Amino acid sequence: MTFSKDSSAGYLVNDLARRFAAALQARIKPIGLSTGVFPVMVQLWEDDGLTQTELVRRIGVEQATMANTLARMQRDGLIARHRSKADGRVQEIWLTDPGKSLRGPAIAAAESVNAAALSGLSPEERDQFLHLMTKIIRTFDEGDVDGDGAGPVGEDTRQA
Amino acid sequence: MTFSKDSSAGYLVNDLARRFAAALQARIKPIGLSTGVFPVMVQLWEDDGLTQTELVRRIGVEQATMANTLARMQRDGLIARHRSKADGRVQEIWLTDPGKSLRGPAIAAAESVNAAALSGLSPEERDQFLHLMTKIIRTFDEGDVDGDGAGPVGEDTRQA
DNA sequence: AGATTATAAATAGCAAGCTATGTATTTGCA
DNA sequence: TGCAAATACATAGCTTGCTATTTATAATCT
Repeated sequence: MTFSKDSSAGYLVNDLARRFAAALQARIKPIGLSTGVFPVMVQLWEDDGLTQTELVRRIGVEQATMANTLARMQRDGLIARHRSKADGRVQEIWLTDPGKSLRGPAIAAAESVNAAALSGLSPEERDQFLHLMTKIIRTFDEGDVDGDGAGPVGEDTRQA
Repeated sequence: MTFSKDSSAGYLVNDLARRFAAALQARIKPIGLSTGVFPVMVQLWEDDGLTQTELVRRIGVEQATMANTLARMQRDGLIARHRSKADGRVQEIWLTDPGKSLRGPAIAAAESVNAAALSGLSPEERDQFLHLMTKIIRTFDEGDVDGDGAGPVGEDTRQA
């Protein structure tokens, strides 16, 4: 019985993720960004002034991870945080001018990584690849993968 | 110009990797393993007594990462390290008896994660998915992705 | 043989993910 | 109205990855 890493989906996905991250890092580090920060910037370029909770919801990372990432972003002058007047618990996240200015080159960097990584595939294969990943993510979302064997049968761990 | 995360290969791969890791972690944590340790154990179950350098080569992680992972594994009683008689710089890594005993359940856990994650795909789609990932990894290995634009000479960094 | 170079591993320090817990503020209900 | 529950965020502490540097041992080259 041999567990071959080369035919294990989890192994390959992890390997690929590290490679994508390294390639992106190499291209955005020179402009002052990093992989953890990147998806947050993408959301803020789209909708500036979001709250931490909304960023967590959109990006799918844990709240504590987001809090730490935002702290580094503030330290590095990418964002400013302001308490909401309406709700004293809420922090509104606003891009600084330097943060705003990185949009063009950063997105170009990400697109060039994607293009280079998929350059060995035909257009049909690229579509397939994206489609298959989306499908697998949907399987995870249905809750059939997590836990140690017990699916969400009697228990619905979702919230309204 | 909108950078959509749902059609970015890098974004999806990263998302998937975190989901696979979480699912595996949930299943192997009860038996005392973790995601970083898992690939090292797989290699040692295959060939006990490997050196750190050889583990680094096989797993593709940085030497410093491996050194730290091995330190935790030793702390947790999974392995023992012995200086090589032949070469005083070398550490041989040997599984402890408890480490050896985890092979069956650990591999079963990993296979069950893979099966569950891919359960929404047809057998053909599963093959395609593995095949496409392997192909993309090969592209990375050819060096056309890394760096910040400078590929191996005759590069073609055009984007989609 | 002795100095230089190469190699194996360890250490320091950071990023980015996680769980668990703490703190402040707001909501909701008795 | 006032207190309990819920919510938003921060903090502590861990793993797993990275780069850069240090330490110890071997190998090589005059």
